[in-house]
Amino acid sequence: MRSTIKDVAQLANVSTATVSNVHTGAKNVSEELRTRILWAMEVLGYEPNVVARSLKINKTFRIGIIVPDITNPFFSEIVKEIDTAVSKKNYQLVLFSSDYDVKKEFQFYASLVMGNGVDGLIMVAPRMEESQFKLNRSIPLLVVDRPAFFDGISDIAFVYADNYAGAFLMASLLLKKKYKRFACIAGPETVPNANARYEGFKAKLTEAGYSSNEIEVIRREFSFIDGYEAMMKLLEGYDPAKQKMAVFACSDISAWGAIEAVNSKGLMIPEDIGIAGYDNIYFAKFIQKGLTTIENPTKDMGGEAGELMLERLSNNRPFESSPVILESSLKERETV
Amino acid sequence: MRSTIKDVAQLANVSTATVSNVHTGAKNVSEELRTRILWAMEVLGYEPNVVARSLKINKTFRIGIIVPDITNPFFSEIVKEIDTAVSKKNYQLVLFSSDYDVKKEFQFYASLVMGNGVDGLIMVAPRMEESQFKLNRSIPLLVVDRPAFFDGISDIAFVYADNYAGAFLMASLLLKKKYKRFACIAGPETVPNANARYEGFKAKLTEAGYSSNEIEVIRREFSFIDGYEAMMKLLEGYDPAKQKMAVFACSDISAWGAIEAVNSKGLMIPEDIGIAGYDNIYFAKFIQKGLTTIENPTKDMGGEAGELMLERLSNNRPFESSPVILESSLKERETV
DNA sequence: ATGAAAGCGCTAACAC
DNA sequence: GTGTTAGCGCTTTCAT
Repeated sequence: MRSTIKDVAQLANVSTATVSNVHTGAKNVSEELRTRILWAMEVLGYEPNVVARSLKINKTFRIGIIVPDITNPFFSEIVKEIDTAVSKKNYQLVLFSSDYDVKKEFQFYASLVMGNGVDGLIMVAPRMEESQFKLNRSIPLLVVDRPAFFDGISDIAFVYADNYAGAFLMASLLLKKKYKRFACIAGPETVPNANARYEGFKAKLTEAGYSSNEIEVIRREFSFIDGYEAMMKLLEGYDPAKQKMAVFACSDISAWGAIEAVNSKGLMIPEDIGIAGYDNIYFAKFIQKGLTTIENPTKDMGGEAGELMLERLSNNRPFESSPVILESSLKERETV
Repeated sequence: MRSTIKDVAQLANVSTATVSNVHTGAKNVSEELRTRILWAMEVLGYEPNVVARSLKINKTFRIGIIVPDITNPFFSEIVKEIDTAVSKKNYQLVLFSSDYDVKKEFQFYASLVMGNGVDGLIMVAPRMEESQFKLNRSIPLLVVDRPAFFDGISDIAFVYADNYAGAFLMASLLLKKKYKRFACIAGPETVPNANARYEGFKAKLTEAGYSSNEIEVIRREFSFIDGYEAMMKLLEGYDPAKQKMAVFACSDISAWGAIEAVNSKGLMIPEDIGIAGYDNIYFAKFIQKGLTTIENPTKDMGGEAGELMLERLSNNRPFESSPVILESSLKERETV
């Protein structure tokens, strides 16, 4: 059986309060008792029970984090940054992978938000409807990589990048490169940022005189295989000699899939077709000699998110800040 | 303030024991009381406090997991599999990324293993010395992707693949393909499986008549950039016309880096040089039209690990099983 | 079937 | 500076 604070107190001939004081440092303890207590702890191999402590002080030093898919480099990079930030203050991360499933996502969210298993919750690129965020909550909620929404929801914060602007930038580049035909492999309509990217892309093109229905759009999941399949469809009857096409895949992972599809057809990039991505994941610079993409500031998002949550948890005052909106920028490489 | 079991009991005019019984289902409760209690819960928005519950029943339904780097696809794939397995029984994963740092790894391990924050601990590809595992432990430990060691350590289990055999397989293929010159970009010497791969590779080559010092070896971290740099070094003064080389990079991620190095020099794969990897990460089939590699059974390892831990936690009897050793197989593709 | 009450291991008033 | 003790919110034995 593991030894408790009582055992230590008994062996050291002191009260449990004094034992508690030596490892919380809440009060001063005389040198004599301190050494005796330390000795007793050593002898008994005592480690404080964190569960009991949590119950008493009503704090777990744990933060929940929900991501759509931990194997997606974009998300794992964010998780890593957040982890780095919060572990400096000894917070732990409880990880949930929702598998892009809104139902699961909501389940995790609901169970975390009501119980007291964690001190705070971070949701990365959540897909739930806005109304679902209205659950009565006892812990702060931080939403990363999704535009802010305001509905009288309290103790909520947002960190995200301007995806509309990012996609706008990409369209500008494509125009500059003299492309005349455009396609967009967009993300699911349930993902706000997927829409922002598509809209930003369309906006620039419209500004340049193209009409909406001139832009082919295929909506798929943000995944390698979906990018591949979407591109295969786009390539049906495609003849680069007639009219060269630029396709904007709205995530690097689907751009990568798209590139493989093009390669499998024996077409050259960018000679026969241009491909652009979005996110600038770590691997992007190695895909097809360098994928042209938009820098989605992963590190900044993760870092900001971690710091924000830490701050919220230490001063213990509900979030009130305005959303943190980060800049996106163009990473021009070889695929366009 | 959040409502407690007491509030519910009061409102429903019953004892706390009865309230407890309705959501644990430990005892039967009459239909009348049950409905009244359910109603009271509803009214108060009651959610049981999981921390208090944990303290009482001495169980957290949480499993700690320590990986070297969550952004490495190999590890994130394992984490995902484990998560899938354990979440079926409502266990949560507390994630730690050690950053390939043995000190950090040991810290996490020590703090988890002594306290009661988690019911069990899974370590993926740990780098600690065997002696460090001898800490007095109150929870079961499961080591994944590292060969078993036996030192009278109790309540420990192992799930891993035979890396020696895998690397042996790769050497056989390279021999069959008529390569005459061999190099190995091996992992750190502190990683048992890195050594197993190098040894297995060497063993087959030795068997075929090559001597140890004919095999160039560079030891680096398992990362993209390390693979890149190692290959750059290997390429100094390299002339494919004289003698074509096969290089076995001991992880897909470093093989990928190596490939980029080769590409940057304008050499052709596999015409000018052969490159092989190890792990068969998801992306492997898309690297350079398909990276020839060894299937490291990620899914099986993750699944087995999850199930094993679940079983251990439910029957509550210390691990005693012999190590689970999985098969590796060759994935022959285009780079060799 | 239901309730009273002890107690999981700890912290923090409060008293000395 | 040190000890006593109530109590965090829950489960569970033991009466009834």
